[in-house]
Amino acid sequence: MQWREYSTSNCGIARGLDVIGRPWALMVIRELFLGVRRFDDMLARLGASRPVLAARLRELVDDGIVRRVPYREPGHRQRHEYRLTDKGLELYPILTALREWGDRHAIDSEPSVVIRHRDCGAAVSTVLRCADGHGDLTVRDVRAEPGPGARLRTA
Amino acid sequence: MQWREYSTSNCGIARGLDVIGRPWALMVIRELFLGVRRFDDMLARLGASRPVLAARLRELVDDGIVRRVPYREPGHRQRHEYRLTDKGLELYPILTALREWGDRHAIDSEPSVVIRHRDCGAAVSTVLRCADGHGDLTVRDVRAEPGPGARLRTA
DNA sequence: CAGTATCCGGTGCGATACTG
DNA sequence: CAGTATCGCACCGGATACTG
Repeated sequence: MQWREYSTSNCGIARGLDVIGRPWALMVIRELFLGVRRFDDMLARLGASRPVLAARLRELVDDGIVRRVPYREPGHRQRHEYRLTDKGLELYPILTALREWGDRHAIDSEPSVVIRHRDCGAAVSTVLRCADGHGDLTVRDVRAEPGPGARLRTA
Repeated sequence: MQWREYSTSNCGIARGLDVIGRPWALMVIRELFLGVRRFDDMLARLGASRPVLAARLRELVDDGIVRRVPYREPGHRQRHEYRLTDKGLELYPILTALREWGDRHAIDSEPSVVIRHRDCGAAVSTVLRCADGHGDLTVRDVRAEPGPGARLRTA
């Protein structure tokens, strides 16, 4: 397959990175998956600056990844916490695959977080599977081809 | 689970992003997975500037994701092409999960690339699976807990 | 506690030109 | 074809201070 004359403009990877590829974005999303929902809690764990965290959260809300949810603790005035939308929850495989790779190749010690099946406690991982159920695939078992939305390069 | 007092320094996601989180890095890796291996071919498809592409490739080589492979075409002098190392090939689930999400949520048209099982031609996707084989899981079926390398926050 | 406003410094990036 | 060298700008991000 030669890709030279195909456009890369409507690539899901590129467009996905427009949304979650900014600095701190995936870190914020990781926090939300871990259940950290308050601004100052994220701030302390992330180490990002206030304006940057605020900007990322606002962008993620604009992109439909995160929603602001009002809440009120007794004796305090109303505040907001942040939660993932369904669209945001679907980012989980990306996070998991990235964590898996990073734990294996990019950290020196043991993993700091493990993901387990809620029911049985066994470790959870991401696998490649074909729609016909042919077990676990590796990159060598697959091929890429132009999809229905493929466009030719104009320039 | 409360994560407030746990450190985020040895997180696989954070450390993984140190390597593949830079602008253009995943785009370069996408090209390599598609089989685009020559500098100027990537340059034309990516739209990045020469210095940036050169810098990313050098960093990816330094990080063990990419290797430079010498080749010679008849009548030309020796040149180099770029290929993924095994460590780089293991990034495939991340790319696939990101493509899946981006194709579903971040592009307007149909997907520009589809991934198929080489043997049967069926579509390939990433799924979450527990080590005990309990089928496909969603984020609601899993829980995160501190791993063996978890550290308490010092500050 | 949860942000916003402002300023300022570094640097990453593209444009361009040059070299093997 | 495959880079490297140089330059200048834009922008991003941290620090700080202020507000609801």
